[in-house]
Formats: sequence, structure tokens, C-alpha cells
Amino acid sequence: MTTIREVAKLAGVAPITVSRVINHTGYIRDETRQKVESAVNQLGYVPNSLSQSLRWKQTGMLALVLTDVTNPFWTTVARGAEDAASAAGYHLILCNTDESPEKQESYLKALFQKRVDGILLVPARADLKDIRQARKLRVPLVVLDRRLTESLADCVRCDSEAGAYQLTRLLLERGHRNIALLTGSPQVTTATDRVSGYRKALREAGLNTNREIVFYGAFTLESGLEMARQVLEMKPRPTAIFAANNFIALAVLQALRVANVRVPDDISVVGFDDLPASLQVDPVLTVVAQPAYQMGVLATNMLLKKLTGETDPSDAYQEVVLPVEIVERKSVQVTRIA
Amino acid sequence: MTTIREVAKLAGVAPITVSRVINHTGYIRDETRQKVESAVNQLGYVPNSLSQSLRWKQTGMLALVLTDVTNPFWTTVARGAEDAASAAGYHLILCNTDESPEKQESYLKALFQKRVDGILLVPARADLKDIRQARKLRVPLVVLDRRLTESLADCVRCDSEAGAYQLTRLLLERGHRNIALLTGSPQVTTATDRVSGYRKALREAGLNTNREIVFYGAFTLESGLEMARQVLEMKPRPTAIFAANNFIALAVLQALRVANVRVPDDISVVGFDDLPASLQVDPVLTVVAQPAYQMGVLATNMLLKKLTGETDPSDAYQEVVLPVEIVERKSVQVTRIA
DNA sequence: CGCACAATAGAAAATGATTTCAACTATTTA
DNA sequence: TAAATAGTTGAAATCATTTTCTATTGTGCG
Repeated sequence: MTTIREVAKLAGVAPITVSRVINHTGYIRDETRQKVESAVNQLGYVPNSLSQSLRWKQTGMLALVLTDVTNPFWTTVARGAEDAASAAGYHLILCNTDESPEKQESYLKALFQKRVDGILLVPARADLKDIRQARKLRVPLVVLDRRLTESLADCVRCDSEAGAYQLTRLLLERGHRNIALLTGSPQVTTATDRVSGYRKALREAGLNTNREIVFYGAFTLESGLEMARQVLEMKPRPTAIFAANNFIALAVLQALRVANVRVPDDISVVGFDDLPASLQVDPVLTVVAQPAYQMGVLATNMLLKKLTGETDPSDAYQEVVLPVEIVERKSVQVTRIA
Repeated sequence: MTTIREVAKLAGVAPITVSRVINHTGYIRDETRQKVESAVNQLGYVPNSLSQSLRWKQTGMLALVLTDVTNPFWTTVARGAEDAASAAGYHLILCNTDESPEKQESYLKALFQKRVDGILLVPARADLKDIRQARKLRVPLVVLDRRLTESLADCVRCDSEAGAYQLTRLLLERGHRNIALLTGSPQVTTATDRVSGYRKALREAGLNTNREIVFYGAFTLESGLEMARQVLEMKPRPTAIFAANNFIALAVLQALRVANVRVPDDISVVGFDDLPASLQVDPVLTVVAQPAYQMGVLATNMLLKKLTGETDPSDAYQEVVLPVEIVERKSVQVTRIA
């Protein structure tokens, strides 16, 4: 590919002059600028950002490392992050770990090598190794969506516990006492936080621990189907199912349809994470909606502040917990109290 | 961040020796290697791939520029591309254009500047400007999913026309004569190719052009809802709807549900693109399934061959057209011939 | 013993751009 | 009229790493 030197030669100037024209810095005579511009066009010169970044000591790239690009919740977060990043003149790289700590480590290594200016991370596991490394390398990093066991980084997340608490209370108020919670891996804090909120609501309603029905699996359709199958075999069958994420909720609805169990007539279903309009299925679900897009924007802006040095690096780590919101639709039935 | 020079200093060797240890090249005494390795660990040294790429004249990065990351069809393609890329030791960057030619141009410019080794492009428009530039810059590029007006690049796509033809024939064979086709923008070749297939089937069945019912919109839920609304107002109402992509199909099902029109009892519906298990809704759709994952893998491998020089650059451009497959499920009813 | 060659390590140049410093001209100010 | 300053350009050093070339030592072979 063409280099700045060749452009300079053709224009009859020094490389640095071409650089000044391209970057609009310093003084350039109009005549010189035109000579350079025509040489640039003639050769189709595209500056090499590898060498630019090397010199500038910044790449203008941020990375969002997440656990499942196929989940609409994450694509929404990504869109928020992307919009915030490009508004600030940064590019955003998307990396998908599939909840695998190995993939996460491999991606982070590549990102460190590429000298991205900052990283948004949805940690695949509670493991702090990667975060420690980012700290050691002084790469600004913001954790998204999940808590860490230790406060080693800024964090933006939604209030899973409060959301689960409210949703469980809603079910309790409608008379449900046998509520099955289908959640993700015990390794993932959003999965366990939702259990905590559920548990808290049950306790407050005077139900003791043996009334808890909690299934741990994964935040995937397959796991949701498996757990739903188990719920359907329970005797007595729970009167309500709380799906702790959107894929599990879709799985539950599918399983119930196959088993000819009507929602909400035969059983009530609520979910965590709202679904995009394209996936609204019958019956429309009552859910806790998380501000996914906003979470992406907020986390990105927090990251940008860190790397432009607007925050004092000596400050303690921030944790922003976004409120969630109940969206009541038509998947919950009032039931007689057993 | 630590540089190779600092590592070299700590280990008491020259930078080039550190380089040899890291890249496993040349001769190194065991003792020296250990000194270097311990210095690397002590300082947490991470090589700077900007300077490496600068020197090596390759970045080990490919890019997939697509039109809608929220569409499961594209995430499946992306997964195929990602798997093929990482199997060959390359990283894949995902860029989302939202069907906007401006975004496409801006992303491609950034990718050229970053000196990615190759590009997989789903063109937002038939416009050839960006592809011409890639050619001029000698950046290997493979076009995905859509045809170009001129053969200026290798291309991997699915047989939209044949798929639409087969699906329309299936409807005709079941007795349907009033078939509405809801497709995407006339600017997008997959949208128009599906019209051609539909048209061909109608012609073969002896139906003349005034029996064609074609709505052009976009491959989105919103557009699908709008078109579905118009179909429902038609008198007489078509007995079958052919949705030319997955989002339009979901929209049609939603619109019909709201209008209390039963599928397939009151109206038959077929779609293009299969849906992932998580989105299978009632009733399960009869569709044309495209080998999305395979398309991603194939296109990536074709690209890799180009950039490792396994293909003769003087050869004509290749076009690979993948066969599609009808998946018959339960959304089509046999109807009396009107 | 001398030659060829493997093993080991470093110096200098190169990759493609930009920063810093310097130089020269033209204009303005005191 | 001398000094200061704005405008314009370029040479050399720099960013972090690797390639090329060179040097030194040790070893095997005839």
C-alpha cells in the first residue's frame, strides 16, 4: 500500500508536510495543500493507523467483551456502548466469550497486545486474574452487569436482587405460593442475586426455606428447556415459574406449549430481561426490564472518563447500580392461596 | 506499558534476544531463555502488536461487515466466520452497518487504515465504490450473501431465487393462488431475487402478472408489521403469505395473532431463513433454510486462500452459490383452488 | 591443523507515521 | 531600522519491534 513517503515524493514535499495536510495541523500554504491533496487522491493514499497509534500512544479503540452475542439483551447493551463510543470518536470492538474463561483470557490477551484504549468486560467467571492483569498494565477497565468478589474495578450493573424481589412479590400478591425459580449458573452473580431477591420476598411473606424451588442451570434455551421439563414433573406442580433470563423464559413458554399447559390459565410465567418487539410471543410476558441500552452507554462513558483522565485514579472504584422496572403484561393469573 | 527494551535491560540482553524468546525464532541458550522469561514475567510484559504488525506487514485480523447484528441469521453467519478465522489463527472484527451506506463507508475506511488482512462484506447497497477502493488498495475482499451489479469481487451467497421458487411452488401445489410476497428493499438483491423466484413459479403455474402480490419494504420487524397490516386489509384476502426473511415472518405472525387470524387454518404463512430454536414460535413455520453457518465458514476460507496467495490473483472472480433447503413444518394449509 | 558450519548474540537499519527542533521568509511592531 | 513574530517547510529523532547483517565461539571432519 502507498506510504506517506510516496505521496510526499509525488507532491514534491517532505513526508511531514503530507502529515500536516492530513491531520490539519500546523501551517500549510494553500498551494502546497492542493499539491498534496491531489497526490493523495491520485495514489489513493490511506494513512496507516498502526504507525499512527504507535506514535500517538493511543489507538482510538475500545473493546466490549461479552458472554453471548446471540442474546438480544447483549446486542442492546452493545448498541448503547457502540453509540456512546462513536459519539466520542472511538471505535468499538466486540468479543464474544460464550461464558468461557479460556476464551475470555485469550481475547483479553489479544486486546492488551493491540493496545486498545479501554475495555468493557462482562466477566465469564468470578475469577479476578484477568482484571488484575488489566490493572497491572494500567488498561482502563469497567466491569459490566456482574459483581466481582472483590472491588477491583469500576462496575455498572442492574439491580438484579431488587428486580427479582419485586417480581416475586408481585407473584405472592397474586396469591402464588409455589413459585419455581429457573436461574443461571451459580458462578454468575446475576443468577445468584436473582435467587437472593426471590428468597428475600419469600421470607418476608412468611414462607420458610422449604418452600423455595430453585433450579440452577445456564442462561440458555437448552438449559431452560431442561429445567422447564423438571418443573412440569413436580407434584404438586408450581403455580408460577420465574425465569431468571430471557432465553429461559422463551424455553419455558416453548416447553409449556408442547405440554399443552396454558399460560396464564394453568400456570403463570414471569421473566427477567425484556424481549425486543421481534420476539414478543403469545402470551405477552410480565417481566423485569433492565435498561440495557442505557447500561451500555453509561459504562462506556465511565470508561471514557477514566481514559481521558477526568477521574482521579486514586479514587475508590465506583459501582453504579441501575434500577430495573416491572413491565406488567398478561402472563400472570391470580390464584387462590393454597 | 513495558517495552521490549526494559525487559532486555532487566534480563541483561539485547532487545532482539527478547524478541527471539517471545517468537521462538533463532537460536537461544537455555540459560538465556530463562533469564528473559523471568524478566518478562516479572514486568508483566505484553508485546505491542502495533509495532509487530507494522514490521510484519500483516495484522492477523479479518473483518466481517454486516447489516444487522440483531438478526439471528447474521449472528449465525458470524459464528461460522469466527470459527473459521480463529481456526486459522486470525481474529475477526465485527462491524454493523444497519444497511446504511454511510456507515459502511466509514467502517471500511477505518478497516483499511487498521490494515486488516481481509474483509468479508455484506454490501448495504449495490454501490460499488467501496469495493473498487478495496481493489485499488489490494485488500482481499469477499462479498457475502448479496450479488453485485458487476463482477468485481468473489462472492458467496445462497440461492435466493431457487429457494423462493421452491417455496412458492409448494404453496401453489397446496392449492394457493393468492399469495402475497412481503420482501425487503428493492435495493437489496436478496429481496429482489426472491421476487424473481416467486414470479417464475407463478408464471410456470400459468398465473399472469396481475396475480402477483408483492410488497417491498425492509427486512425488519417494523416494516413486516406494516406490510402485514396492508395484506390484512386486502379484499379478497390472500390465502397465503410468503415472508421473505425471518423478521418479516415474525412480524406477520404477530400481526395475525393480534388480528385473530389463525395460522394455518385461516391463512398460510411461509418464511425465508430458519429461526434458531429459541425463537421457534407457535405455529412452527415452514421455511426455506439457508446454510448460514456454512456460508460464514466458506466465505472466510475463500478469503484466507486469497490472502495466503493460494489462488491466482489473475483468475476471474469466483461466485459460490449455496443450495437452500425447504423445511416443512405446520404453517401451510391445503386450500381449494379458487 | 584448518575449514565448514552450527549455535549464540548483538548492532544497525527498517517498518510508517509524528514530534521536536531548526531554518528561512515575510510582515508587523517599536 | 532592528527586533519580534507569524507563516511555511524540512531534517532528525522517536514510537516498539523485527529483519538483515555481522561477530564470536564451539564442534565435527578430513
